[in-house]
Amino acid sequence: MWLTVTSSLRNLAGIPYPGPVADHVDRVVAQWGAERPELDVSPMEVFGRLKRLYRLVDAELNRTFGEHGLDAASFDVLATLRRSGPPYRLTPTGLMQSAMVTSGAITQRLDRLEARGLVTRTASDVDGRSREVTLTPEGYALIDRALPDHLATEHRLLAGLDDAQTAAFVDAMRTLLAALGDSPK
Amino acid sequence: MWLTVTSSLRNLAGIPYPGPVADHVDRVVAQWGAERPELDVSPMEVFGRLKRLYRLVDAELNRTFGEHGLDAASFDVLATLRRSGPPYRLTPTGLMQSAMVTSGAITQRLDRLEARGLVTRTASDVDGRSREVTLTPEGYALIDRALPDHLATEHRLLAGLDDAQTAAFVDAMRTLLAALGDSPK
DNA sequence: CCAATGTATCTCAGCGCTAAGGCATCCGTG
DNA sequence: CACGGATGCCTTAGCGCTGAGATACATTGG
Repeated sequence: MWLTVTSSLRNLAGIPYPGPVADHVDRVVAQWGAERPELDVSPMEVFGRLKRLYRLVDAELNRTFGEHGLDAASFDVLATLRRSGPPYRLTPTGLMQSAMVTSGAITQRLDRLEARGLVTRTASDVDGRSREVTLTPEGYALIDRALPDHLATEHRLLAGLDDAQTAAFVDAMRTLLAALGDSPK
Repeated sequence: MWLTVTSSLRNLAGIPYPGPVADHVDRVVAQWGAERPELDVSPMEVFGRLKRLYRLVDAELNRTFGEHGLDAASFDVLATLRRSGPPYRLTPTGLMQSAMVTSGAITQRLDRLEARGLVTRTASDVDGRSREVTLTPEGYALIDRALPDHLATEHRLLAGLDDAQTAAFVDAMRTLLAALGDSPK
């Protein structure tokens, strides 16, 4: 691990990555070094890879979702309801906060899931403005079937990282999320 | 650093994160632990945070782009042309590969940029199918103005990470990108 | 109790992207 | 050289999301 860390540190200091694998971001950073040598573009090492990694992972995860007739948005709603525990019921606002999308997006996601019979929407007893979104038995069965496959895909994607790398990865993201104000609830 | 790594390792082993800051993903993992205790949901520690971090960072970066009348898609095209060096000219296919979007998306991005006078599209001399997309002086001036602000935003976002954390973060992403087949060109 | 403000959800126009396909051009092979 | 497949770019329908706003209901303070 120390060898790897040392390599990346050299890279951050502006010394080209010496490893056998130069990736897209290495190329981008090298180009900027030639064109705007006075600028410190080292943050691109992080954010360039974050973007590419997110997009590639997203495509890969959607492949698994597709095998169950779902996409990431639908899976997200069903999984959020499922993991909330009995009675597998949340409000649109709760789903909105968890998914980090607008209320309009949740309305449309629920329209689609309701049309497929995977969730129901009922009026709230205690708040006339609010609705209760409940997982149907069909929705429950579907998410419980899809989840193990999804986890298998995630495990497979992480196979190339050892425990220390994974832990350091999580640690860095946890720190950045805290700085960006991400918090539970 | 070792303390932090140790904490995350304990977390990966299924022991709740003991730190003072529990984030959204900690909560998700705890819920799954209660509902599906037989499943190893530890990869969610990585991919849940990757998604949330990407979305928050993307929103933050777009704020800076917006100050220059741009969004991430437009900035990406202009920056790709700018860092390619004189004569700041690439084909739509080159831009497509760099941006990881479809050809239709590039066509539309170029329509918008061309309408604003930030790039030009001309026929290729050597290949009748191909086009040459060139940065105009206005496009050049705009990206050179926006880039320092963009880098300042990225530096600010990384302020909470020390060098070792940053290097480990980059190392993990580089490994995963290689496993996913991301390569230059 | 009322008025003012806040909250929960839905509506809808507009945006950028994808997927599929069209067209022109290039290139390798027989 | 002719032909068939590959390539480069564009077109278009459709999709999911955002942002702005509408509606209905809840809460707060006087």
